[in-house]
Amino acid sequence: MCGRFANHVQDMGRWGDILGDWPDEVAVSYNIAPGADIAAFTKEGGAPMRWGLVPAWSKTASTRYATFNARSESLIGKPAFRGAWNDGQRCLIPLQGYYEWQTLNGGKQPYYLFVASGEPLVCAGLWDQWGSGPEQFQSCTMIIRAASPAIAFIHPRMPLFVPLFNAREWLEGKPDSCAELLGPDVTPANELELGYYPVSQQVNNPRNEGAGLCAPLLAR
DNA sequence: CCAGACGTTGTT
DNA sequence: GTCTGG
DNA sequence: CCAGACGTTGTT
DNA sequence: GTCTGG
Repeated sequence: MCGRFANHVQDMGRWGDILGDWPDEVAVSYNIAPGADIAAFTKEGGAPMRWGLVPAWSKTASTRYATFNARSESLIGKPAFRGAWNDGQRCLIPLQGYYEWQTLNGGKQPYYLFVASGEPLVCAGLWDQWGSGPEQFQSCTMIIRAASPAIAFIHPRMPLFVPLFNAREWLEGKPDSCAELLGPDVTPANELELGYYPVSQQVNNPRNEGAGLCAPLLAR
């Protein structure tokens, strides 16, 4: 799964041409938790969205159940995600790296996962709109899948990453396009060799936004 | 039919 | 234990 | 995801 | 809004 990620991306490299401009409203952070406003990119371009999809039909502006991730295997049948899926409300969420907690006897050890190339990882997502007038906002979810074997020892789930060549189709295609990305097979997007290392428990507190959390990465 | 949930993990 | 807030 | 709260009245 | 459970 992905319940925390690091560093809104400033330099998107080749992804800049695909996704468009970074939305000014979204700040950089090394410790982004559900509920935050993150940069999501639709076919219209970049927009700030709350992380945690609030369905358009929701009576309140927040859900009491977890919608910051959507399982690729089952999202099509879920009331919370089905509307977004059927309406082609797809987005892409770039990130510099993400955190995963390894469950151990007697505790949890957080890891940071990333790609050494320095280009962003780009996760497939869905978005929805809630409310009207000044109350209105957009929100999104990150699609997750089974972890690739190399990192499964940390956690059995991982974000569904989209390769550059599938990006426009993901954003613009009909609901049944790119369906293979949701399947159980390992796709090119998930063959990416992720680097990883254990990090300090300081990352557990979502209020810690210090760049020191990513020091080993920045030192490369 | 209506009422109530609508989600993910991990643990039992 | 479970919910809300970040 | 984890951390932190978890309640009410009445007074400032 | 739409699905599941009763």
